[in-house]
Amino acid sequence: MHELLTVGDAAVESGWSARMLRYLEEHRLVVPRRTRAGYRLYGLPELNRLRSLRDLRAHFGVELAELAFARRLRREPDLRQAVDAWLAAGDDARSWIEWEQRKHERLLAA
Amino acid sequence: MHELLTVGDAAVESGWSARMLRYLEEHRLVVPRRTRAGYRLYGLPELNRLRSLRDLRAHFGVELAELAFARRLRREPDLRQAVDAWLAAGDDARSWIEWEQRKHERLLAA
DNA sequence: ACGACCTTCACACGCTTCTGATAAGGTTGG
DNA sequence: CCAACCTTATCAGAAGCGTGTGAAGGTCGT
Repeated sequence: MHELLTVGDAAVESGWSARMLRYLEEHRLVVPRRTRAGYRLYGLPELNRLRSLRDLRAHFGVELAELAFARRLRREPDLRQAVDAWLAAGDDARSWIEWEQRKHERLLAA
Repeated sequence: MHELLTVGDAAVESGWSARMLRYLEEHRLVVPRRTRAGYRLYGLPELNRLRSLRDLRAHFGVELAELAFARRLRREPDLRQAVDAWLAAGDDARSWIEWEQRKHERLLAA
C-alpha cells in the first residue's frame, strides 16, 4: 500500500518544514504530484529524495544552488567542458609542467 | 621574458579589480605567488586563468561558489557519488521506471 | 627620502538564499 | 457544518556573496 502524504505529513516524515517543501518544489528539486484540488502528494520516491537531500546538506554542507549547478553541469556539455578545462588548469598543470617554469620564475622574483 | 605583475597591473591586464584579485585568492580560485616581502606576483598562467574565469562568468553566468563546488566534486569522490546518485534519481528514474508506478498512484489520487 | 605602489583589516552596501510567520481563502472527513 | 488541514501570496529577517572604500602601515625605485 503506497502511502501518499500531504505536505504536513511529508514534512514530519522527511524532517523538513512544510514551508521548505514548498520552497523545494518551487526550485524543482523535489516536485510532488497534486490532487485535483491542488493538494501536494508525496510518495515514497519523493520522501527518499527529501531524506537524501537532507543528508547531502547535513553531511557535506551542500547548498541548494550548488546542487542545481551540478544538475546544470550534467545537462550542458559545453558548460561542463569549460568548467572542467578551467579546473584542470589549476590542479594538474600546477603540479609539474608549470612547476619547472615556476622554479625559474622564482629566481627572477627573489 | 616572463612578465610578473603585481596586483595593480594584473588587475588592469585581467579586467578585474585589485580588490577582487585578493578576493579570488582568498577563495583559492586564482592564487599567485609572493615575493619575500609579501607582494603578489601574477604570471602568464594566472593571467590566463583570470581571463578565462571572467569568460566563464560572463558567458555562462557561473557563480564563484559554484566553481568552488565543481572543484570539490572532482576532489571528493564520495561527495561526487552522492550528488550523482541524487541527480540520477531525478532525471532518469523519473522518466520511466517511476512513470509506471505514478500512473498507478495517479489513479488512487484522483 | 619621497611618492607610488603594496600589504592586511574592517566597514558597508545591495543582492540573493533560506527560512519562518501570517493572512485570506479553498478542501475534506467525520 | 466545523475543525483541521490545504492552497497562494507576501513580509521579514539572518546569513552569505560580490564589490568598493578607507585606514594604518610596509616596500621599492629613483
